[in-house]
Amino acid sequence: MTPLVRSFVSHFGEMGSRWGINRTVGQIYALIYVSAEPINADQIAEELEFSRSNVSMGLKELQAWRLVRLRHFPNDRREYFEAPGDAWEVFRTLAEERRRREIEPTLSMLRAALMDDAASAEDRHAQERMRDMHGLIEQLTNWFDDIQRLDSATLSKLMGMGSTVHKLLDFTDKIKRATGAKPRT
Amino acid sequence: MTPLVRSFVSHFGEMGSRWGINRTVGQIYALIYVSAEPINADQIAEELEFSRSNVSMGLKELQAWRLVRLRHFPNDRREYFEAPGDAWEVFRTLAEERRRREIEPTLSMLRAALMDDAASAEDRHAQERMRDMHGLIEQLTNWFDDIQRLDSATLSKLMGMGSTVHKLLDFTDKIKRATGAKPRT
DNA sequence: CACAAGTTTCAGGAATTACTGAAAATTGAA
DNA sequence: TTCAATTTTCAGTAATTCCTGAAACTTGTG
Repeated sequence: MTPLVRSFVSHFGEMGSRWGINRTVGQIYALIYVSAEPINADQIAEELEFSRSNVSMGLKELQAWRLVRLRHFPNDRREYFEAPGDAWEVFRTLAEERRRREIEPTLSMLRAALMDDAASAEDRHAQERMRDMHGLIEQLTNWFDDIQRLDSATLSKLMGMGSTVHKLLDFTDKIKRATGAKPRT
Repeated sequence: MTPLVRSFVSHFGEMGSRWGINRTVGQIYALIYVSAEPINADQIAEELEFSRSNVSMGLKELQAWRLVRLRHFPNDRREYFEAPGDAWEVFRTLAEERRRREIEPTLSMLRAALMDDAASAEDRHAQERMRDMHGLIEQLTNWFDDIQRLDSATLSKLMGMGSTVHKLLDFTDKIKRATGAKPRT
């Protein structure tokens, strides 16, 4: 491994814990990500000096995250791995998985808690707070869904507009008002 | 603690590890979040049956995350804690902190790696991949900055529009083309 | 200043999570 | 079906992270 690749790989190892994956998994992903060609588990184990079984587990986790893809070559039974190249696709995948793992369970819990009837004033206050939290999370995730449905090109445009988006909003308000349409609330 | 509050608190404990904080810290936050009044460290320790020192460490971490706020009452030397009530503010804070801790370090590493000159073809390919990653992260974080600068009301409108935002983009394109302005690329 | 209330630090033990090697399972080819 | 190549599982150990109690520190008050 060249020093350049080595530093990239070890950074992912160190950050892994902050990102909710472990050191090994982070390094494996980094190595696959920068490799020009798909690589197999033995190559990974050798490069990173991990046990073969550790690599196997790490790859399983990366597949569960849908961050790596399996490839086969003719006359070679070994499994090779590559990381999808489209950065947007990776981002989308990551966002979806994090949502599924980190947000949905909380939404369910909140929904259940809001169904209970609160006997005490304490409980009523707690439910009020939970309602706030639930509302925000739902608003955010719905928006995110909408955004995700946009194709990469549109998304790029939208992002390119940045904060000037509020000018656009004002503008459409004016048009609607001028044409007698019901204004946004 | 009522069953309602208990279930909320323990959910935050369980999710804590997925969110990059530990069980204790998650539970402490949850308890402060739903409390009608600010509470002090001893009350937290008693409710959650944690050692006083554990609570102290947890509170320190929550303060580092800017998720809790310190309050004092007259004739009482103890420190009381409350969680900001505006859900949007909480979201903003969380996003800023995560960015600082989880994204900025990676951006720095990538920038440094892209400055190195790549000797081998392998390194050149790796740099290409890193450039992709860097570009995406920067685009996302810049956009996020822009969005965060919007006030809550505008943000709400934007989110309310959801995916119809692309219609708006098409529409402005048409106007610009009709008026002879240079179209967006 | 002396003291008491309150908070933080920290070394060591407890609990959790990660990693390994050996053995089992799977897979494709003969 | 048998065999060899490859991958996965799993029990035990290593490493890390978490939590506690005791001691040290800080702060406001008489």
